[in-house]
Amino acid sequence: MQNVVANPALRIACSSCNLRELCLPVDLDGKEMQRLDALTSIKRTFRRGEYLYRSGENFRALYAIRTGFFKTQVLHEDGREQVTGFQMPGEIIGLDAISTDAHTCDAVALEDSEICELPFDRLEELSRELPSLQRHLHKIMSREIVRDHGIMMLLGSMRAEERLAAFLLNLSQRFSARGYSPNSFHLRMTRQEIGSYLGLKLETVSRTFSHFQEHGLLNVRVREVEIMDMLGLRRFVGNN
Amino acid sequence: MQNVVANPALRIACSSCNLRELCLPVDLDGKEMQRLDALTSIKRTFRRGEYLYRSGENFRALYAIRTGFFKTQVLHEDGREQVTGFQMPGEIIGLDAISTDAHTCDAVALEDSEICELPFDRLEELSRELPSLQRHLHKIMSREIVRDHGIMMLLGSMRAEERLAAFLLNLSQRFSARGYSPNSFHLRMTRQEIGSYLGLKLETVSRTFSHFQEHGLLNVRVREVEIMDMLGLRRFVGNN
DNA sequence: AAATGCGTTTGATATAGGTCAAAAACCATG
DNA sequence: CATGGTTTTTGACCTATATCAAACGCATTT
Repeated sequence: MQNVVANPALRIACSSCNLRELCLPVDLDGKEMQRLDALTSIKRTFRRGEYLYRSGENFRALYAIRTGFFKTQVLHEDGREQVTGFQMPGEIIGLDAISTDAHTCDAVALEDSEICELPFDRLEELSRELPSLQRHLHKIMSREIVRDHGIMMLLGSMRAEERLAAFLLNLSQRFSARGYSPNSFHLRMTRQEIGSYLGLKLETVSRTFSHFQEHGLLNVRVREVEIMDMLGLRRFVGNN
Repeated sequence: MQNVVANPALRIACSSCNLRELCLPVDLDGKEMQRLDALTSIKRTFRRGEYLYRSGENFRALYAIRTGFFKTQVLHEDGREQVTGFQMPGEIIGLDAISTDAHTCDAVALEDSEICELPFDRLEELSRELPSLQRHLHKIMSREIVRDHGIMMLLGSMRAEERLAAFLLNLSQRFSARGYSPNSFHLRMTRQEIGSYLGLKLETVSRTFSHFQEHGLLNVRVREVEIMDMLGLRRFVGNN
């Protein structure tokens, strides 16, 4: 199962990582940066479908995604599952586990991926000494809370079309921030996973994609999305 | 509007606060505790309907609720609002504002309330020196993330009856943790606010209360709830 | 005590999205 | 490049919840 490889070839330091501005954009001098580099030295790779962690496992570290794509999901006792997010390079996951020292959700690779491990006790230690790192850690956690509130808004008061439009715009914006096209991208997740995330059934997701296509807002061929009318999509979500 | 009163009579220190075990259960010696007391010395009172903060306002402090009851809500540009939580004594709000140095939601008193102000820069400063405070602050933020995931599960994959049952059980558990009856309590919020929180219309909330009553699970007379069959309610949510 | 007003309950009806089912497209593998 | 399994699409029909509307209860004001 956890076919995990600690690959020394992947020993890329924060200081020379091209995701630094997204992931840990902390203002540190050379010596301080060395200490951060030391902390984040463990990299691991995951194949599609592998679990980075599972609900219930002991909490030791946060994880920064270097390449690839993950989903996180919470499980209900009766077997229902709710996707709580899709994560891409530069994003940090595992924050939920701090509260109880155990992971409260699963993280699954949706494609072959690489992560940096950030042992949490050492991160706390270092952030006690480096205020700008401390502040950044707090911002990351707070940002996750804000993100969650946005999803509550989406799930609690939007219609299917608004939800899917908001989802696509969010993906577009995040791909764009990583230097990829905002208009054309590949979906790493199934209709069912999108549906779980958006509180919809997979058939509804599929139909809504078709509606958008009929209205000329986008072209979709299974996992390949091309947004034709960004403003039209935005109008759906209210941020026209 | 912000008819705020800084009341010196309310200068209750953390060290002697009876909510300490809920709010900031940090293992500190006498001298350290004094420093925490100094930090949390500002108390304020709010009348029902008053705003503790509004979306967009500058972020300066977190707030610990001493007495009373609040709701937090996010606003959508088109006027829709989504209640993101109901907070009771011992709980800390304002965490969402750290990410952007501005509040991203409103906090409104649902009854006359008192809060302790925790200036965030001083809290960060102190938590750099007191690892157990630092750890606790992280746990509070993480707990909020876990809570939000639970709401996503609720909004994304539960039916109306399950949502309301989960909501009532959650309130019950929190009242109980504060020394009040888990079986009988007063709702501080309207049907409409419950509905917003649960992603339902107020009529659905009202009807679902009636169903529960018909099935002998609880008695409800407007805002007064008496749970008759706790296990019956639990069975709805799957945690039977 | 009557009047006003908000919040709640209940009923009748409408509809967005769910469910079930079948076909089509896609993908991994031998 | 045939095969079997998964994912996606589309259609027909159904249901949980929304919508609209009216009455009611309770608190506050006059």
